[in-house]
Amino acid sequence: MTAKRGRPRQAAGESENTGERVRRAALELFARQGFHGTGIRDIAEAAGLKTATLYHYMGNKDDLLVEIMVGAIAPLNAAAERVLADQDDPAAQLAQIVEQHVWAHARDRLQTLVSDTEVRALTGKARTEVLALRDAYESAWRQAVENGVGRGVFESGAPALTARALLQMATGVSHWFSPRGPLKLEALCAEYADWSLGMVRATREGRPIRRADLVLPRPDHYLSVG
Amino acid sequence: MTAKRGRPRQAAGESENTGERVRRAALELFARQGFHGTGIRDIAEAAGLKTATLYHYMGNKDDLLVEIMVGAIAPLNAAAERVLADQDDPAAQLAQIVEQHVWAHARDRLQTLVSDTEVRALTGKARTEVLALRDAYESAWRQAVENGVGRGVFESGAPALTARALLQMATGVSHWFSPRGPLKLEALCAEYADWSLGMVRATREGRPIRRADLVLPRPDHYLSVG
DNA sequence: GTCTATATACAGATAGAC
DNA sequence: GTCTATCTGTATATAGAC
Repeated sequence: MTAKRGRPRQAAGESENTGERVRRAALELFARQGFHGTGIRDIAEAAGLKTATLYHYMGNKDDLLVEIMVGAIAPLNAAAERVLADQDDPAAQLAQIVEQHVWAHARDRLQTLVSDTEVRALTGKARTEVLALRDAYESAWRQAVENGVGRGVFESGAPALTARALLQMATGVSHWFSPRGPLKLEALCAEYADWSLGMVRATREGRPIRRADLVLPRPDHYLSVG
Repeated sequence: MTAKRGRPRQAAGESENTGERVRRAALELFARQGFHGTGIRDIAEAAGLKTATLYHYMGNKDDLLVEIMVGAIAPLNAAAERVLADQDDPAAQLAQIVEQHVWAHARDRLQTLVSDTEVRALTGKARTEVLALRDAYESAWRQAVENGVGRGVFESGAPALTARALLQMATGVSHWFSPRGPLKLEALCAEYADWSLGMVRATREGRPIRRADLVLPRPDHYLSVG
């Protein structure tokens, strides 16, 4: 009963949401071949339509890309802000931010992959906006690292660099993740969190802080609020 | 006296290596706009030639890309193999492999960036070969991690994943490095090595192994052999 | 070695019938 | 809402003069 849009449907047999099919086709092709490597003819064919019909469901090719990117980054950014506001312990902040990032990059693998890969294809205002979003997101990571350094639980001579390195490590997940891999997703998230704590030499009372020492909400907790 | 190619030059005043200029132009454009986002007209213009003249200096557009990629990965792969053969301590192995990777990704930033970014644009035999090279290189990283785990100095439940995460972290350098940054390149390499040792929880006699504890050749030592 | 001119295919996008 | 047909520009690549 998730009736969101009031637009009436024709009947029970209606083929379901063509717009979604277009977006899905574009996403898969952008992920596999890149934005510039994908033609609108490819998208049309994959969606089972003619190119002219495509334009009934989208503005233009660029719009598709912007939608994908903002849809990938904005929720992650919002969730990171929530973690910083809600969690106090820097180790918990960093671990949770890492885990939800890995979670999202596994669950929405193609979307995050395109988002992390095709910034070059953007121009003008869209590019500026997406870059601003990315910067804001990176700032949240840096904030978590700086909090830890400030409280003396992390060690980092250059929190901005450390944060970027952590981010790029965790982002890599979208390049290879498969649900059929050996590791359960929650376990994978925890691995990345533990690696991150190791990287920043997280220590309390002279002992390394391990992921297993922390009690955290589920990886998607702060993602599923908005 | 590095007289490699016997091809005689016309005179002292000869305008220097047009082929190099073509490759350089292609590299910069591929890095900025992506392979499919770059036309041969762009390359020709950047090299100060007409498109027809380009084909005097290259096979086709694809060849340019393959050259860039193999030229980026092959030396790194060779250098990693040398480290594994030459260094005994797993901590030294891992640190050195990380440092030379970071070194190369900073020094040859555009080439490694394109190489890490445009595999999607390859097809057929070229793709197969480049992927094989990449796999071999990743294997060297995994080998270093496994050596450490085997000797009880590293901790990793999934060396293949750990190695990949380390690799992706260090690869990120090519996305942002600038020689005008605050950190000297050697220091940056050392940072990444130290982070890596932290990630794998490198420990000897109950104490964490730090980069500063290791005595290593310069980052480019094993790169400059071949 | 460099050019002009061009072949041939394909790009993104739209007009307008149904 | 979907189509056929097509506009217009650009893509990679080559032929052949100089």
